[in-house]
Amino acid sequence: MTDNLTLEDIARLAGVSRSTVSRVINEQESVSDEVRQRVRQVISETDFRPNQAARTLVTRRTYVIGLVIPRSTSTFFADPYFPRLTMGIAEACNRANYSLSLYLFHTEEDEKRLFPRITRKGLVDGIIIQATQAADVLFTQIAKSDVPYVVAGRPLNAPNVSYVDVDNVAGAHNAVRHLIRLGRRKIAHIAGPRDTTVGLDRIEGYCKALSESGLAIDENLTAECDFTEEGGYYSARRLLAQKPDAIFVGADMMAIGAMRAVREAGLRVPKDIAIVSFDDLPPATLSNPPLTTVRQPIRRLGLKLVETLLDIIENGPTPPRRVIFDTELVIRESCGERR
Amino acid sequence: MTDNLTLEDIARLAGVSRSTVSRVINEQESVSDEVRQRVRQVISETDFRPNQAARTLVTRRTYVIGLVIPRSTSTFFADPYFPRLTMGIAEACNRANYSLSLYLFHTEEDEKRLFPRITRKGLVDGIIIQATQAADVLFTQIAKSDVPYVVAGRPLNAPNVSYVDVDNVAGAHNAVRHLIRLGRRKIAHIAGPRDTTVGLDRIEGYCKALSESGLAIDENLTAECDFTEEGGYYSARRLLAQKPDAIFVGADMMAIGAMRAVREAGLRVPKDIAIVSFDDLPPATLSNPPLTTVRQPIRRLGLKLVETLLDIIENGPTPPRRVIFDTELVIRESCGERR
DNA sequence: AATGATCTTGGGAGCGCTCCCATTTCGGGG
DNA sequence: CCCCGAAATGGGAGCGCTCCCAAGATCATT
Repeated sequence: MTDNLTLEDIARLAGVSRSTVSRVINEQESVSDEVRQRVRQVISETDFRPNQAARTLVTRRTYVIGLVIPRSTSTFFADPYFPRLTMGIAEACNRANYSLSLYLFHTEEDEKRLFPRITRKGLVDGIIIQATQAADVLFTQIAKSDVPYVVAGRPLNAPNVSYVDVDNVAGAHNAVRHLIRLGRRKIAHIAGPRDTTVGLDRIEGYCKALSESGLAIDENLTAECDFTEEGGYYSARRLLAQKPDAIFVGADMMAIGAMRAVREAGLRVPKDIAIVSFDDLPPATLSNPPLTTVRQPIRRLGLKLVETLLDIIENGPTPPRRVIFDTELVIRESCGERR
Repeated sequence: MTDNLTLEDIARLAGVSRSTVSRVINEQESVSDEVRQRVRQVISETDFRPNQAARTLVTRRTYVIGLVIPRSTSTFFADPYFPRLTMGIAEACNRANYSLSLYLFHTEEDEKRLFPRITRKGLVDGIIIQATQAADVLFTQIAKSDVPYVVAGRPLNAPNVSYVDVDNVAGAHNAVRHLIRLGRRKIAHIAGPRDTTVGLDRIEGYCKALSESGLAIDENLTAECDFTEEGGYYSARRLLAQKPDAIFVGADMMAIGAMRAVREAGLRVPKDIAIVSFDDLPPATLSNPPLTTVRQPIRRLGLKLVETLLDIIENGPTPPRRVIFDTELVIRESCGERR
């Protein structure tokens, strides 16, 4: 068990040549049944495992894909979004017999030091990279290293790039329209950072719904913050001064924070203030009241990212692939009834 | 940029030999400053990256460690525990210049098919594996493949194995003692599965605290379930029939569920029923009321796991390393005041 | 000026695999 | 019974690197 067997050893034991053993392992046709069986026997008896590095050296394939999560990780993993996405990606990798390497960057220094390692040949066959403002620097590096890659979420300043995203504009639009339909007229928005497309797109959907219904867009009704519970809390406190009758919040975690602020102000959800948010992660069901929220198909996002990346690995990066998933408004209690 | 440079190419461009370039890259001493600089220049001009597979083939080191999360992943990533642990592990990997490969198994079939791949030579230098009942089968496999490994959490039936865990017995003991100190006398327990050491150890701590204080141990006051919010909810509903005045819950997520059940029964936390739980994950702060809970040093757990694994890789698996971290009771509102 | 000792450099060998081409084996038709 | 094409098998070359040993350069010492 502690030995270091090679193809040659197996060949000797089975009384055949190295090439034949290789053929058996790689399930190629032209091997007689009798020989194939004998070799298989020896392989299982010796518990032989071919050396992956040697294979990679000649085939130029590692069967590993990298998942890169740029800086601001701290925010990331506090949010259940990323674990979910990771699960979807891992599931697809398992299915395709790929390994998944996780690169969580904590600091800019991490990125500077580690990123070149990733794009080194022989480490990964391709990369899935999360779109963030911090990622923008990495895009140029990654592009020039010609490692195949695909972006999770729409990148901000990167044309000709393949990505998989959800339709944030339509999702937000739909959510706000729902609030309007229910009779709310002074709808505030707690937005994600404006230097992310997620933040921008949801603002766009929000504005679109307002103007379609002839409602004024008031700059003071939009607050911008990061995707944390804390951020939502403080943003809501600020917005409450404007006396809105509803808030469209750009993420579930922020909505949890916002509801805390509303409660502390002595107001009630949904009676005084209706709330609709985005994501539909577990906290949305558990909160009190449960959140009406725009569901993202996170698992499918993960699966599609892997599928797209493998396609790019196989067939090259042109033309850029773009996949946009639809969202679905899940109605619970935080938005209230029609007035 | 699209070329496939080798050491030999760099050597030619710099007017030196392959060996010298190798020395420069591996930061070995005996290279004159002038030559070193010239080679570095060429490397950065050409953006050369050495081929990792070729290196691995000769050095027998991949600089990759694998994180294996056995089946029941679905539970895992719904719980913020694993993302946190993963972050700690990733941080330590970054620091040590290792890559982290994530193996999330969803089904038993995954394990059967994928696990042999992982223990294949040339894929990882070592493995961190989460202790679960499902992991037990894997231990034997992993052990006989002689890939270095370390277990996260105390494994159930595995002597001579290295692991890193927190002191679950002491943590639970301390939590329950706190409830007793506050004047509670009929303390129920919602336990994790009895086929995990986490479940068992916390039960042990619970019983220990009761008997120390001369309180009877009533089987009907302990409910067992998985680590989910739902599980906590239904367990609490069952336990409420016994009219306890406190519940020690084996995990924050279950405590959230338990509080929901208590609320629905028209009782109040902590007035009617005091609650103390285990983990101190973000939901513990966000819940209403905030949870008194036993804090686990999850990040440190992750760092130590990597440190231990690297030690084993370097110096061999004997003697087995065992690290047990202390926990800390974080007092918030769910346990109430002294009666 | 010659001699070691030390520092620097070059090239061969080999890691374990896949791929290609050459060779052997086999079976059926003339 | 021989010949030829197809199927099965073997072995060389080479992937890009590290490691080792030998050779060349450099310098102080006698």
